Amino acid sequence: MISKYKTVADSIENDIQSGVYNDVDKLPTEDDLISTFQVSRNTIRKAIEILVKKGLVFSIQGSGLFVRRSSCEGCVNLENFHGLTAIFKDNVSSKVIDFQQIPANEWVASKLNCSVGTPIYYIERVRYLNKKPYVYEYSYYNKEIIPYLSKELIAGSIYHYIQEDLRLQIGYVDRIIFADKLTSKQAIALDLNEGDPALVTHNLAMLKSGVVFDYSIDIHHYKETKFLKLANFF
Amino acid sequence: MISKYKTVADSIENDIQSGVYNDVDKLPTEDDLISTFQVSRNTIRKAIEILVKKGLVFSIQGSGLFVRRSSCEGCVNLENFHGLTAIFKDNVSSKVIDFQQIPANEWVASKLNCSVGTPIYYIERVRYLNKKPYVYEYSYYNKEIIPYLSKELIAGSIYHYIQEDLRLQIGYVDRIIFADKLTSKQAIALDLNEGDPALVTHNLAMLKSGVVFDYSIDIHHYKETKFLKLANFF
DNA sequence: TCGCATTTGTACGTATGTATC
DNA sequence: GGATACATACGTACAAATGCG
Repeated sequence: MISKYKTVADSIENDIQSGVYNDVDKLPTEDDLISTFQVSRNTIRKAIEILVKKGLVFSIQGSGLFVRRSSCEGCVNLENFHGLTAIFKDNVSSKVIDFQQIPANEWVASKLNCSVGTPIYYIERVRYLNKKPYVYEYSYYNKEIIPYLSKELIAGSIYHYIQEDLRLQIGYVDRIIFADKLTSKQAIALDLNEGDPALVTHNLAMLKSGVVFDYSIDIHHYKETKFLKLANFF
Repeated sequence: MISKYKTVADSIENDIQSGVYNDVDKLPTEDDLISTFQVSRNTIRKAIEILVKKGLVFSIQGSGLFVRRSSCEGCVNLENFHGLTAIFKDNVSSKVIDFQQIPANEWVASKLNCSVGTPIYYIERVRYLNKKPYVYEYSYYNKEIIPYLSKELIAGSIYHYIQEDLRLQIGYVDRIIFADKLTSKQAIALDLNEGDPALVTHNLAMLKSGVVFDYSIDIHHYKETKFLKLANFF
């Protein structure tokens, strides 16, 4: 089931990315888009809303809809962050440091909102972007939600596997972002020095039903990682 | 001009914050809210949408609307970040390190999207939360947009002044987030050591018309600052 | 300065689809 | 399977901001 407004949003986004509006920065009016796509005004407005949320466009009442140019080279846009491979594709590779099945202890259980003893996949891996170390990652997956993971699967994109193969719908991700010092093990893996800065995120991922399936800690290479957050006031 | 959906959103948010739904976590259905607030379904849905964007609630088709509990103590929610004082109120204080009016050089002009030589307010200040150093801040304001700033004003909340006194509508903020090492001057001001980590943001603030009025660099105390990013997939 | 056309924003109504319970 | 509840999609009318003559 694919909705009209998503189709329209994708189509407009595609036009923006391929440079259709590069000269003018101004998109067609809502009425124009209505006749182009042959849908109602609400549907057009809902599509535009998605693009606004993604930080691709902004609108001015009485004036029009404009391209929002703010991309920062190599930045990760927090608004549509669906995992590393979704953005960087084939440039991402991974090295698995540790992979085992463990029972949830108190701490993991509190994070994953499950009972102590629940079977958990624990994964520790280093991920590379263009062969350069990018992030050191510790993940805990609830096996009751994600019943099977293998060393081959986790060498690639776990999120892709969850969405495309398991057909589960990811709904929400809570992400806490801060800076910290690298431990010696992390420093070696990232080709930095112990005590150097790290951009750290703690991530809690939920399905659309609100069920928590993943808790992970990402230790980012501070020279390689920049996040982009495009905020709209209202 | 205050819209109905914002009024409804504020009212529901208020109820959530004051713990009305603490027992159940489940909010009234759309139909209930329609009869409570005596507005149309679209208006209710638009209000809910705001709360979803703020990360306060999430909805499950066929089931209902639920409170999203994910607040992290002392975290700054990137979704509704309108400046430090807006969140922490009277617990914020500032020390002005430098304040002067300068003509824009090439670099500033490129950031503020103005011509070289445009009068600029340059401000350097340390901001404290509960008397503890929180962030070292460098700001550049376009004087053509913000015509007057004084040492007294910048000791408080500049954003509050812009919105309440100048009656300008802030529209968008682009924020680049990364980690870096502290310089010795920053370290002294933040009561840390040179080379310690810092959570850094580069911020570009625009009015609703898209006009850039502020570029600032925030060097956050890495032990005190945590950002919270609540993402919704769609 | 004023007025009008254009364009987006708000608000209402209705019908139908789809997921949950 | 039926009732409930949210999601999508169509329509209309008027308000508010912008831009041009």
